[in-house]
Amino acid sequence: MRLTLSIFRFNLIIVRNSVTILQEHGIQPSAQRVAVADYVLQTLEHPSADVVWTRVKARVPYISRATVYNTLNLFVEKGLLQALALAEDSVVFDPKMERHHHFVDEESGTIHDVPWDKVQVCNIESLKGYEIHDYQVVMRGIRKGARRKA
Amino acid sequence: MRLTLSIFRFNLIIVRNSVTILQEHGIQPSAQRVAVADYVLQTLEHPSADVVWTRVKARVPYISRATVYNTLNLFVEKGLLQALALAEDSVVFDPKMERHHHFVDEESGTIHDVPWDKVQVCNIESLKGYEIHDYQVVMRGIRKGARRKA
DNA sequence: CAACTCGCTAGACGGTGTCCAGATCGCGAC
DNA sequence: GTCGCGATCTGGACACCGTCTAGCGAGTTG
Repeated sequence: MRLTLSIFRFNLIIVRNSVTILQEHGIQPSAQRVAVADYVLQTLEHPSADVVWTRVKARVPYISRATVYNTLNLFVEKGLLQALALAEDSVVFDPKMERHHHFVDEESGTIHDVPWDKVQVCNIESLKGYEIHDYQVVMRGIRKGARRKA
Repeated sequence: MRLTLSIFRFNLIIVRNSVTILQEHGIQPSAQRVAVADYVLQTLEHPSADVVWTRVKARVPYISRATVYNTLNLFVEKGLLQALALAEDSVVFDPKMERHHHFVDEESGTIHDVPWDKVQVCNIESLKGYEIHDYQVVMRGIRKGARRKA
């Protein structure tokens, strides 16, 4: 009973946060958009659009694929997500909006965030002929050790 | 006459170079592979596979799409090309095999090579938990000035 | 010549992402 | 309540990218 109540309140809090975030970014918080936001704004797994669809459908079975794609594009446009084209097969989404770098595990294809201050890029401002809006270091290799980040 | 001869010899030289390069990398220099190599090993435009197909077809109309895809993958496997997944829409190929960085023009989508020593990445060797095989800086922005590189 | 290998071709196929017409929802006006 | 309207959602069609496969032909070996 208490557990149920606790879970119920937990869910409520999550929903309220997503609704608030959407509203703060000028997005109408429809049920489908909130469901997508609940998952994609919390995740660390750098999902592709179809993975998002699968995950969200598990909780809201009646959501359509086109809605998920539209919603993700809307979130990117409104600054809630980054779209990353790092792997060869598809675009993935990352809710971490602070500047950071990426490490691609060549064995599993998984992507890991690398904090901005762990690696420095020097002399980039001295490049002539380019107006650089954004940059990051993309690393490829294999992850050592068995510890999982999330 | 002399011009024709000159052009003819120029073509001969190109062909011989591609043939030699293929052989040096253990690739049978078939007519189709040489045609692909003639274009893709010289270009600076970072073409997608279908662009390669279009370009090569202009000179060798009977080449098939599957052959171009197979040939490009073979070249990547044999170390003649890099495959880059930078843009959102498709993989592009780069014959420049030395380490270098990339700049993506957000207006045109074109990709420019940035020499390795123009930008330095520091502290990357101190990253724990990763065995890094390769890395590069990916920059996005717009190209200033009207001068074209190629 | 037969058997084999290799490369090429054309088309089929599966996955990704977009587009569209119609249905549905939310909400204010009456 | 209900009418109307704009925003949103839906399911399917569509286009594109990359891979796969069956069959063909050329060259090679026995």
